[in-house]
Amino acid sequence: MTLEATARMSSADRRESILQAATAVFGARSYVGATTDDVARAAGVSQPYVVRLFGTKEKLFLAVLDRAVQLLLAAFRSAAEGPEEGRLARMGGAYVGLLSERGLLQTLSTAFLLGGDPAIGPAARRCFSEVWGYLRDEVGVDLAEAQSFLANGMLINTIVGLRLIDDYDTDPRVTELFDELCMPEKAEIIQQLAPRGSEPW
Amino acid sequence: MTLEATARMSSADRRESILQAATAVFGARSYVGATTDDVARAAGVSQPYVVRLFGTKEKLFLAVLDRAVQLLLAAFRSAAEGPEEGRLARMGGAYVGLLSERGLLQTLSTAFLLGGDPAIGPAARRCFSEVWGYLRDEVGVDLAEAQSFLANGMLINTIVGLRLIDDYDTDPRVTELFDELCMPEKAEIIQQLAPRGSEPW
DNA sequence: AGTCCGAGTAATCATCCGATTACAACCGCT
DNA sequence: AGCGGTTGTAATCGGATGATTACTCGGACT
Repeated sequence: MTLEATARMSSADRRESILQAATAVFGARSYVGATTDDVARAAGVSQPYVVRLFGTKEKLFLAVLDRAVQLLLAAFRSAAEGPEEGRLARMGGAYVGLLSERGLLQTLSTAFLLGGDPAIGPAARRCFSEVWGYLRDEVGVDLAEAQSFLANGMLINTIVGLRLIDDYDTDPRVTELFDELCMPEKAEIIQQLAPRGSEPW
Repeated sequence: MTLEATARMSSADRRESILQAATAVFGARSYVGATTDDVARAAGVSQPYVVRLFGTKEKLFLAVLDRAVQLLLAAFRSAAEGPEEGRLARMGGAYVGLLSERGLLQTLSTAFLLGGDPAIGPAARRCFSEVWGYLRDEVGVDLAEAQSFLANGMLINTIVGLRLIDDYDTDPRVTELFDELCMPEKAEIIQQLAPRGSEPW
């Protein structure tokens, strides 16, 4: 359910509403590029309120990052249920399905570039390690499969972050990349869900 | 050769010197996070001079991006020479070797997240398409191989951007990821060349 | 009815940053 | 020596941005 942005709201609901908006904004503008005012307007509240609810922009980003990984792992866990047959493929589909949560994958990508940041770097490494550990220990994927799975995820992040679909009609190489991609069902979801055009998200 | 930063210099040499410094800074702090003053101090010149030589910060970044792709393609071309046997593996090694050019891979990753930017987005897509076209048309790699090659490149970018080596000794999952990685020779180069610790680069 | 507490904002501040301007130092040339 | 073009800087400006302060509004409960 999408939370209403206009009416008065409990503090907890407002937090979640702002986290959603912030995910979209951080995903579209990266960490430093996104302003707390962007987030506030996207969430339909005033800028000081965003700061007061989360303390600092940095803490807001850490909260967004944590929520993103929880959503990612939840999607993986749900897709991993059932027969072992085609489990990794279902998980891959679930990953691409996260595109419906605007900015989530791009926010993760953004965090993965901030390894040098004293506060965000360690948190981002923890997130990555948690996903890797989930694949290896909980699902039991072997090394080569886990690497290939993650690598393809990073490629998808790149395709989405680049907004490569914008060139789908004009660049034959991009058309090829999408049409004959080894994961055609994913390509279709990307086409439906990925952000495109000049709007920020 | 590394260019001297103190003495008076021809405009062309100074440009190259600043491009090198800017690559490191953009790679460490991302596009919005890096300031023209950071670049200037890294290059040993004053901030206004950086702006004057390149016009705007945006144009500077576009120049850095262009240089990065040229260096990348040059490394690929050089590695692709010789026997077809193990060509992709040599190119993968050349990719990781680019870590010696501080910030280059991270700058590419940064650009790949800026698809929504009206000026940088199209340029970044052009870069990606150029590399894809090189692999497919010039080298003649088939679709599945090209996808897997790029995907692993993006995974390497993530590992580097995260500074995952910082956790090599403390996180057994990270140790595993590096030690038993399917590309052990690359892992070794990463260990030698990747930025680590709390210093910006 | 009145009061109290949590939700929410308007106004403002200090800082940072990209850009501009005006000026200085150096070198090649006649 | 003196002139001119090129390299380079100090000083500064204006806008943006994260954060703080002081305030208002609305409803729940006596």
